Amino acid sequence: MKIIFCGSPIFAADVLQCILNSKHKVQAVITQPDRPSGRGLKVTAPAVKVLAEAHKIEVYQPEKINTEETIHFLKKIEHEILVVVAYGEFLGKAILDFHKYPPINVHPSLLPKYRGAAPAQWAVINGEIETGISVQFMSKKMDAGDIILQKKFSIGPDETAGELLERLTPFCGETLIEALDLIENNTFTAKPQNENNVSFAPLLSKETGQINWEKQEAIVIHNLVRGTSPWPGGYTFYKQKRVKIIKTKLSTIRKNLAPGTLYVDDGHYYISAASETLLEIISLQPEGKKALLPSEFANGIGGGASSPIIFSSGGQTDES
RNA sequence: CGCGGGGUGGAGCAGUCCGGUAGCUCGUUGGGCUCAUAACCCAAAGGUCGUUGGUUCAAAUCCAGCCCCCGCAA
Repeated sequence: MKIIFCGSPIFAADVLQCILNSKHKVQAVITQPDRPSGRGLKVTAPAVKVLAEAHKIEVYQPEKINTEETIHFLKKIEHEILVVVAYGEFLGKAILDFHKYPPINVHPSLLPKYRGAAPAQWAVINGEIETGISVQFMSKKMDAGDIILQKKFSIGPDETAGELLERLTPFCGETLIEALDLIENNTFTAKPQNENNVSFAPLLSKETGQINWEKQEAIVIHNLVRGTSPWPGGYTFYKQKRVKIIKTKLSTIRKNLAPGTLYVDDGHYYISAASETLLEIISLQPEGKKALLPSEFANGIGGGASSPIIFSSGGQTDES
């Protein structure tokens, strides 16, 4: 089929790559404008743009997508279907309506669960043990379209959101292509979503990763840390400095310590959380530093033998 | 010119403000102690202080340029 592809980040680019490897033809790509990002705020092109240009595919980057101009562009390009993957903006009815087939979208969750921008992340944060991939027709409501295909995947107990998404990506591409084949052959069925089971996965903000040692038990923090990895990442504070908690491990040990206290036992490092639970720390990263092993972190603090190392949840940062 | 932290034996850091002996915790190696140990004691090895130039009798430290790493922000 002749496709126009909408998407922006790496995830979308990887899916696009799968389509490029298939028999379907990508006629054009719509992606976000180049934006200043990264250290130094250099203007950077979205991953999808880079890939499309490498394949000499026409790229369109509207500042806002829901405009007459976009519709103009779409009508100008010969195509049968619009494929949308992590574009980064809501597509209005006007954009969705006039194609030969209704636009489709691949979403890394078991819809109707985890509708929205960060499904993999929230599935992990909530400690789900399984998630999935859904290919849906797009409707005017976000991620509420009829489902063409759906596949289930388990989530590992220590898997991070980043790892999960990376693992799912090739299957997203594969499933999407299956759906395209079905549509092309007119052999698809589209099942409406059960509106009673709807849940949402809103975009993460940096505050999502803030750890509260007093209120959250070790398992909650463990899920938070891996669910927010690699971005925004779980974080806490030590002496007013932000410290990212990169990797953790669940522990069955319990110990009555002030929340946030670093505790060493048999070469393993733990931080005490709510309800006397302990969270094993595998890797952490102080502001401005590289990721460290907890032993290295403790080393630099100053021998540490005397006073306990305590992380604080609050970190009232009133600078400037 | 978005804001900021950093580069010092293998690891993590102090020392830099106020120039003058290379320091701490850990690791490594050897030895000791012990029934034994990742514990303890003793000893040793290991450093062009990111790099180039400048100031100086003297630079890890002051000045200027460059390279590299990272946090925030998006």
